[in-house]
Amino acid sequence: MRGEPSILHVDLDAMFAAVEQRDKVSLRGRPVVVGGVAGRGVVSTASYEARAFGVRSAMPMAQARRRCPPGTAYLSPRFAAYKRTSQVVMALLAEVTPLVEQVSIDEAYLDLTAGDHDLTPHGVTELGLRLKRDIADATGGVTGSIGAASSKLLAKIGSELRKPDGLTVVTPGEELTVLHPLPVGALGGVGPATEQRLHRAGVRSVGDLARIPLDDLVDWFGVAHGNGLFRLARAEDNRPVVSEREAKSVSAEETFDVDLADPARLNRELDLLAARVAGRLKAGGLTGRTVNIKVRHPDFTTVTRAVTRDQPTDDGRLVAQMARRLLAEVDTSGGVRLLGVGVSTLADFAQDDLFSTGLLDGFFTSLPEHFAGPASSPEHFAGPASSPEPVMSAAGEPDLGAAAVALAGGDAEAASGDESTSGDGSASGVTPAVGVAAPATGVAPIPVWRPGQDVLHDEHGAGWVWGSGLGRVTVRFEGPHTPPGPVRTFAVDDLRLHPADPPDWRLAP
DNA sequence: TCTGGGGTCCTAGGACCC
DNA sequence: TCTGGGGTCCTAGGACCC
Repeated sequence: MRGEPSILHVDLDAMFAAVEQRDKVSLRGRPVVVGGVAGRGVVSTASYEARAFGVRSAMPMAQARRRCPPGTAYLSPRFAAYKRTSQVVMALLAEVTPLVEQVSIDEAYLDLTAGDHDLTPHGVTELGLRLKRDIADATGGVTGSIGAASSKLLAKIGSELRKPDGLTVVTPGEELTVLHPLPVGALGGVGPATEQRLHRAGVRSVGDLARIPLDDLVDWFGVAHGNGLFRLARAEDNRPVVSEREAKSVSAEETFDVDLADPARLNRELDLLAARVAGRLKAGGLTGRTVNIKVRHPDFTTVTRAVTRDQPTDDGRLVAQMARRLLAEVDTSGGVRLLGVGVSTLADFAQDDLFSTGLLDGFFTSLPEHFAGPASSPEHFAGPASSPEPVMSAAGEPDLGAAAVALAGGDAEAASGDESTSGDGSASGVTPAVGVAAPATGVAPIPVWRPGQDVLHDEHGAGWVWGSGLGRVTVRFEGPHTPPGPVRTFAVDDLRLHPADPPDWRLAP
């Protein structure tokens, strides 16, 4: 274990709800519940005002509605907006240290030993306070809570202790004092099932857990989990902060508003799910050998089926065909509540092929971040879906243009499940989505324009970003509701932040 | 109007191989 | 006839996380 509190855990407070309250003044101070607002939806995030009424993440939305008073706002998620805010924050974190592990859209670990910092408790406290200020400034008021400690375990617990907008530095030597009074459920990896089992054994606090012999824990929970609990209860945690992780699977699933039993309809749904999965595989330059399906019955029992092929694929039709065969093995006569399709045992052959062709030489090196847009040769990129521009493709090779656009964020909305918002009639298609490459020191972040996804506004309407290069961005004035217009080029200097909405970019008049 | 969607990791049993 | 044993791959299910 480290001798300094050199691991930070940064957690944005009720992020989805906070972004909504930031973007809409009338929501501030009111209970806001973000999640699936219709049918079988659940709560993604509740604002602190809504939490006062007992609303929690993963609670059925119907239950949240029963708990909250009139005047509560129930909102579908706007993933593009959350992602923008997330990118602003992650860019800030990358300035602190190169070793950042993004855990989710609103959470990350930082290893401060990879940067040049004063690692005394005082120094880390100063850094945490500064970082909190920077986050709130850069996001237009979304706050984060920070924990600093000698391990991931304690850093995460630290960030929870004083939420929202809190900072806790656990000084080395103090770990067990902080840890042992907490309920066992506060440990990462202790969910409802583990907690129940521990309660039955009379274990309620982490301190109680620390008195249970290793053999008992292994008996109850298996080797891996038992050993894990034994160590965590003693604050023994040397998990490193890891910045890049390879994806292990890609999947898509859907819970239907009403249970489906018609086999033809189920097969069609399977095809759509397979196409979504394949699209995201292609976007990530991935292929996989195993196709999985998931079927949830009306009584919530869930079965999975899988087949593994010799050769990996990213072909949606092939995935669909395999999925249909698997579905035929499952009894669906009683109706289906949820259907899912996944691909695992991934290989990155497609990506390897792209690299080995040399076609991408110089492309990635020009990207400041893994999710940034193109920084050169905009003419090589396909524009919006309606683009007439052919994309280059070596014979028989994966489609570079498609991959490049996807890497530039073209599939970001599908990847984050944004389709769930498409039904609410909001103009999600014209929501600007700005990728952040690297923040200018101390001031507004520099946007990276993503062709086919980002939208710029001027007084006449919205236009898709067509391409971008150093110091300029081209915009085609063609939105989902407007006919194709001219492509115009603007200097980046002519773009400015719209005062009403920090991440929203406008063309200067 | 009970229970989303995208993931990760672990376990256990069977097949198969040496 | 009284049947080893380790390693790896595959499938199904479950717990957990955000």
